[in-house]
Formats: sequence, C-alpha cells, structure tokens
Amino acid sequence: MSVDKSYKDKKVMSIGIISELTGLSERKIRYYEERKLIFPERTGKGTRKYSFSDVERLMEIADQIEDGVQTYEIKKELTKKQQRDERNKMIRGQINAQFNMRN
Amino acid sequence: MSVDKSYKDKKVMSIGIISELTGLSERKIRYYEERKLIFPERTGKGTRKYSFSDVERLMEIADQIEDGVQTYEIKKELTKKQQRDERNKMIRGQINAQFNMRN
DNA sequence: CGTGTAAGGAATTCTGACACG
DNA sequence: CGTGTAAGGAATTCTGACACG
Repeated sequence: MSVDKSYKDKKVMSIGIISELTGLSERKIRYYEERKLIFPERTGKGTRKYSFSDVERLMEIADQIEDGVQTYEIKKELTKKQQRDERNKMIRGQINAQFNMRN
Repeated sequence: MSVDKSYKDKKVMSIGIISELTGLSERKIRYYEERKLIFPERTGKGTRKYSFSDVERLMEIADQIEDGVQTYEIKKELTKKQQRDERNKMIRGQINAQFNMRN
C-alpha cells in the first residue's frame, strides 16, 4: 500500500548539488535544517543527503524568507501542516479498520 | 516539445551513492564508463554525476556481465540501439517538416 | 578481460565559532 | 535573526598503475 517513494523522495544528493540546484549557499541550507525546516538524511559518516522534494521545499523556504517571513513562522506553518497530515492519517486508519472488520 | 528531463534523467548523484544504490563497486562503475557503456556528467572540477536512469542502466549492465556477456558485446548492442533511435529521430523530423509545409 | 587495491593529490563536507547588522 | 567566512579535520573522488586469473 503506497511504499515506492520513487525518485522524487529518495535522499541521494549531497549539499553541493543542492546548492547548485537551488542557488542557495550551503550555509543557508544548513541553517534551515538547524531551524527544523528541512530534514536531510545522513550517510554513515555524516554527510547530508537530500531528495528532489527537498529541493522544492528549499525553493519555497527561500521565497518566504525573501518575503520577510522569519524561520520561526515558516516552522509554525510546517508544524500545522504536519498535524493536519497526522490527523488525516489517523482517520484513514480508522476507516480501514472499519472496512477490514466487514470482511 | 518534450524538454523536461524531470528527475529521472537529472545527473545529480556522486559515485558513492551510485555504488550504494546499485551494489556495484566504484571500480566497476568507472570501468563501465571507460568501456563507453554509461555516460555520467562531470562537475566543474571533475567529479562524476549520475542520474536514476544511470542506476537502471547499470543494473542492466551488471545483469549482462553476470551472464557472461562481454563489455564489447554490450557496447555493440547499445550502438545498435542508438542508431535505431537516430533513424527514428530523423524520420520524425521529416514528418514534421512535411507537416509544417502544409501550414 | 574484468576487477581489486595501494598511492597521492585535489575537492567536498562537517562542526563550532566569530562577525555583522 | 540570517548569513558570511576562516579553521582544521575527516571523508570522498580522481587518475594511473600494478596485480591476478
């Protein structure tokens, strides 16, 4: 049931390419992670790995920063979004439970 | 008219992740390039960049090698395929030319 | 032929810190 | 607060070569 992740979400790029792809400095990229706006994975020895989704996410963040939005605000929005997703996930779980009981 | 390239064909991964993703040693990956079976791009200072398509291509190559096919044979097949593609491209070009003349 | 490995150098990435406004 | 930069170390990648079967 939806497992793939496919290419878009695979964390495979190092910070250098991400910097190139987004036009953001590595400093900025690392800082947005520090502020919990983005979540790269790490290789065994600690180098960051990003996905194409992360690239898109970074562009959004950059746009907001440019509009004067503070990282704190961006983070708040993100948290809200995650809570919505969390609720939806629970509801879906319950619907599935109902459905399975019928069989 | 078909420009995107999207994620699958973007050359963004370094050889380390490619090795991880394919299970092939870096030595093998570089060797297959030497034999002209795969074509990574290069960054300004020379490090190789691969796409997800390259990952798939490498898996195919690995399968053939495992079946005892020599790189020379694999290369021959690739060349044939490229010539077919080339012919098709030309034919399509001529059809378009015809079409445009009518307007 | 296909692949491993040691070698030396160059480029990359990481963290913590100081700086500025 | 958001970002630049110099600092030192660790990990990555590159090439050309020798080795083996």
